[in-house]
Amino acid sequence: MATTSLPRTSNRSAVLAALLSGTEMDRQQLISDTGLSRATVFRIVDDLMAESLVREGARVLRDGPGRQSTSVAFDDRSALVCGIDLGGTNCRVVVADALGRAVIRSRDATPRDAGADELAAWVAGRVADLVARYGDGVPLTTVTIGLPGVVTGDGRSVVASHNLGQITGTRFIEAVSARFGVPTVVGNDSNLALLGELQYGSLPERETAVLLAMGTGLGSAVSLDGRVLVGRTGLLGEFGRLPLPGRDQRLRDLLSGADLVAYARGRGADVPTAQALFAEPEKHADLLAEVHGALTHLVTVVALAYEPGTVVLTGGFSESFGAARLAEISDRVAEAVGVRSVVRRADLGDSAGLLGSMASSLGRYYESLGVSTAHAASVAVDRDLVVGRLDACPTAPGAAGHDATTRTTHDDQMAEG
Amino acid sequence: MATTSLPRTSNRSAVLAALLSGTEMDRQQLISDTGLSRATVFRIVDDLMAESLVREGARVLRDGPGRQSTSVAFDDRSALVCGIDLGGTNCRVVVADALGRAVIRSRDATPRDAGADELAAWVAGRVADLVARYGDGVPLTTVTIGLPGVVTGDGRSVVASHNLGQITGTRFIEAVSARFGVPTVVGNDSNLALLGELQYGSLPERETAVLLAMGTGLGSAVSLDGRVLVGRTGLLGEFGRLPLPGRDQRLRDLLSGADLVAYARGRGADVPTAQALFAEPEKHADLLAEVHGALTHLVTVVALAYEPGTVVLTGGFSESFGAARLAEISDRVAEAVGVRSVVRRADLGDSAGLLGSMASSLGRYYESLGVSTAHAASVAVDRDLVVGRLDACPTAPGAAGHDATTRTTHDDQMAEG
DNA sequence: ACAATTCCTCTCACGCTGAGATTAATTCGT
DNA sequence: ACGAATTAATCTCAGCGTGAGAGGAATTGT
Repeated sequence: MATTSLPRTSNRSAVLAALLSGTEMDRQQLISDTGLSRATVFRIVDDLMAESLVREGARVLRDGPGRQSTSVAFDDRSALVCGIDLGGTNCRVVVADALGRAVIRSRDATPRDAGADELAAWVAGRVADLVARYGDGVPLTTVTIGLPGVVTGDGRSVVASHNLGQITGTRFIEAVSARFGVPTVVGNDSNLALLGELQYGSLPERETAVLLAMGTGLGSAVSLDGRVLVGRTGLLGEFGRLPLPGRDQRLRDLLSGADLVAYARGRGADVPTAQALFAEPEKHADLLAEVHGALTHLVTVVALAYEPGTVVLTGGFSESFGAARLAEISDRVAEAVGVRSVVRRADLGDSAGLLGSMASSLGRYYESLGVSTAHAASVAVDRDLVVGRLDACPTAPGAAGHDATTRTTHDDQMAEG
Repeated sequence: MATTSLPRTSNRSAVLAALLSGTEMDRQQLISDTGLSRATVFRIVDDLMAESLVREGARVLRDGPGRQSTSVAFDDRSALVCGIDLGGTNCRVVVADALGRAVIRSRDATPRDAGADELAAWVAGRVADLVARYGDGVPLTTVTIGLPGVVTGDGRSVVASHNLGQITGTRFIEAVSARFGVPTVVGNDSNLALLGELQYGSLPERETAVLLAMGTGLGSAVSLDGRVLVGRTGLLGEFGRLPLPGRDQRLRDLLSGADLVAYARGRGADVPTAQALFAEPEKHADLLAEVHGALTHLVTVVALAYEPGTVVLTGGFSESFGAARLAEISDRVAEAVGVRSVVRRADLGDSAGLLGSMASSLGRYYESLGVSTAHAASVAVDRDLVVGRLDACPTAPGAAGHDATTRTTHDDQMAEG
C-alpha cells in the first residue's frame, strides 16, 4: 500500500546507493547524483548520521573561494558481513566490512568426516572466532555459505552433494543458521561463483552470462539480466546430468575430473588424473576429441538455452582448455546454431565463489538498510579494490581443534562445482 | 527521481488494476481491495471518470437499509487493441475492447507472394478496415503481431523465417509500424503463444513454463516467473538447431513436420506427411522410436535448462503425441535427470498465438494508462470469458483485393512455430 | 414522518518535498 | 587586517497528496 512515506524510503535508498560506492562525497555531489533537492539530501544525511551509517569524512580541498564542504562517507565500520566457500576439501571464509573490503580471511581443511551438526558447529565457530579476534567489535550481520551441492530454490534444503554428503537434507542448513544467530543464507557454489564474477569480475552485469564449473563434478550457473537463476529444486543448469543421445553416457562422464578418469580407464587409458590426459595430447587424441566434442555440445546447449554474451569456465578441469581451444569452440557453436558467445576462463579463479558469497551477504545487508534493489543495481563498486583487498588481507592461522594438515590447493580447485 | 507525485501514480495504478478485472465494483470494494483511504479512492475514481476511463455502472442492489452505492466499472469502450497472428498460410486478426473481449476477428489466407511493403500494407489495411467497420468509433491504440520467425530482442528486425521470407530484415517491421500509426510491436509467434497460454490458458502465471511449438518448424518459448524470455537475436530457445552429438542431424530433423518427412524418405519410408508415419506405428516403429527419443531428449534439455513446472506442446505436429506418450516422456526425464515437469498439449490450441498477441497489446495499453507492472500482474482476468468471447465473436468476411481462396485449417496448424 | 443505516462530500492536519531566504565559513584583493 | 565575493549549510515556508473525521445526502424500516 503506497503510503506517504514511500518517497522518503525511496530517496533514502537513492542517497545510500550513491554513498555505497565507498568514496567520500560532497553533499553537493549527492544532490546532483540523486537529483534530489538540497533540503532533502541534508535531512537524509542527518538521519543516516544519527543512525551512524554515515560519518563525516576528511575535508576535501577545493581550490576556489567560498566555504569548504564537509564531505561524508558511508561508515565501513557499521557492520561486518561474511562469505563462506565450503568445499569438499577446503573451507574458505572471508569477513569484510560494510563496503565489501576484506578484513580477515581463512582457509582450513574441511572436516569431511564430521556429521551435519558437527560441521555446522565447526563452521560457525570458526567464523565467530575470526570475528571476535579481528572484527574490532563491529557486529556481524549476514552470512552466506556456498555449498558443493544442489540447493533448492528456497534455500532450505540440499538435494544432493557429490563430495559432502552430510550437508544433504535440511539438517545442516538449520543447524548452521541457528549457530550463527544472524541471517544466514546458503546457495549453490556455482551460482555464487557466477554472482562473484558478475560483481567483481569483468562480466558486464546486465549481460546474460553462463558459468560452467568444471571440477570433480560439472555444474553451471546462469544469470539473465543481472539475476542468477535458481530453479525450484536447484537442478536448473545441472547439465552434467544430460544424457548424450545414442550413447550410454552423460555429459559429466566426459567433462568432470572424477568421471573422465574412470571413462578413460574403461577405454584403456590408465591415467591417474584428468590432467594427465591433456599432458599427452597425441597419445590420447581420440579421447580428447570426444572431450572437446562434449564441451562444444555443452556450450551449444547453453547458447541455445540462454543466448549468453559470455560463457565463463571455472574449476580445475577447465584449466586444461587453452584460449585458442575455447575460441575454436565459440566459432563452432556460432557456425552451428548462429549464437555467438565469448567463451573464456573466469577472471577470479577459485576466489569467485568466495567473493560471490560475500557479495550476497553484502546485498542482503544493504537491503536491510533500506536500499531498494533498483538502486542497489546502480551501486558503482570498485572491483579492483575489492578483489585486491581480498588478496591482500591477512589470513588467519589455521583452525584449532581440527587437524588442518592436508591442504592441497590443487585438490581444492578440483572440488569446485 | 522519486518526486512527490510518486504515491499518486502508484495509487492510481492500484485502483485501475482492481477495476481491470472487468467486474462492476463498489467504491467500498475498491477501498478494501487497495487498502487506500476513502478520500483517496473517491478522488482517483473522479479523475478516472473525468478521463472517461471509468463509467458509472448499474446500481447494485444491497438488501439492507441505507444509501445505495453507485458502482463503477472500467469503460470497455475506452480503446480497442489488436492482436495478429501472421502465419505462413493464414493471417488471423482479433480486435478487442479495453478489457480483452473480442469485438471482431478475421482469418484470411496470407498473401505469401507479396513483398515486404505490400504485405505490410495488406495487414494494416485489413485491420483498419475491420476497425472502421466494426469498431463503433472506438480508437485503436496498440497492435501486436506474431511472426513465424526469429525476432531480435529489441523487436526491430527479423533474423530468419522459414516460411515467410519477405519479413526478414527490418523493412517489413518498419513498414507495418508506419502503416498502423499506433504503437506496433512484433514478436516471435511461439513467444506470444506462450504468453497467451500464461494469460488465458491453465498455466499458473508465476510458474516456469516452456512451450514447444512443433509445426513445420520447431520453435520454443520460455517463461520464468511470469516473464517470457527473449534473447538478443531471438535465438533463445531455438532448440531445433541443436545438433545431436555423434550423428549428422539436428533436433528439428526429427521433430518438425517438414524435415521429418525428408528424413523418413531418406530412410526408405516414403510418406506424404509426418502424420502418415504416426498412422502406421508398427510399420515405422524404428523411425518413431527415434522421434520419441528426440522429443525425450528435447524435454530433457529444457528440463535441465529451465526446470519448468510444465512443458506444453502446440502445433500440428504435436497432435501426433498422445497423453500417455507424453506422460511416459515426463517419467523418463524425471528418472534420468531428476526434474519432474508435466508434459502436455496446450490448452488454447492454435488460438494461443492470437490471444498472446492480444494480451501483449492489452498490456501495453494498460501501461500507457499508468498501470505499473507490479499491479498489472495482479489483475484477475476471467480467462474463460475472454477465450469464450474469442470463439463466439463474429468473424469478418474474407479480405477483398487478395484471393483468399485456399484456406486449409490444417496447413495453418502446421505453419505454427 | 422519523429513526437508523449507509454512502458520499467536505474540511483539515500531517508528513514529506522543493524553493527561496538567511546565516556561516572561506578566499581573494586591497 | 579588513571587507567583498563566493560557496556551503541552515532555516522557513508553501505545495502536494494522503488519511481521518465531521457533516450532508440517499435509502429502508417502523
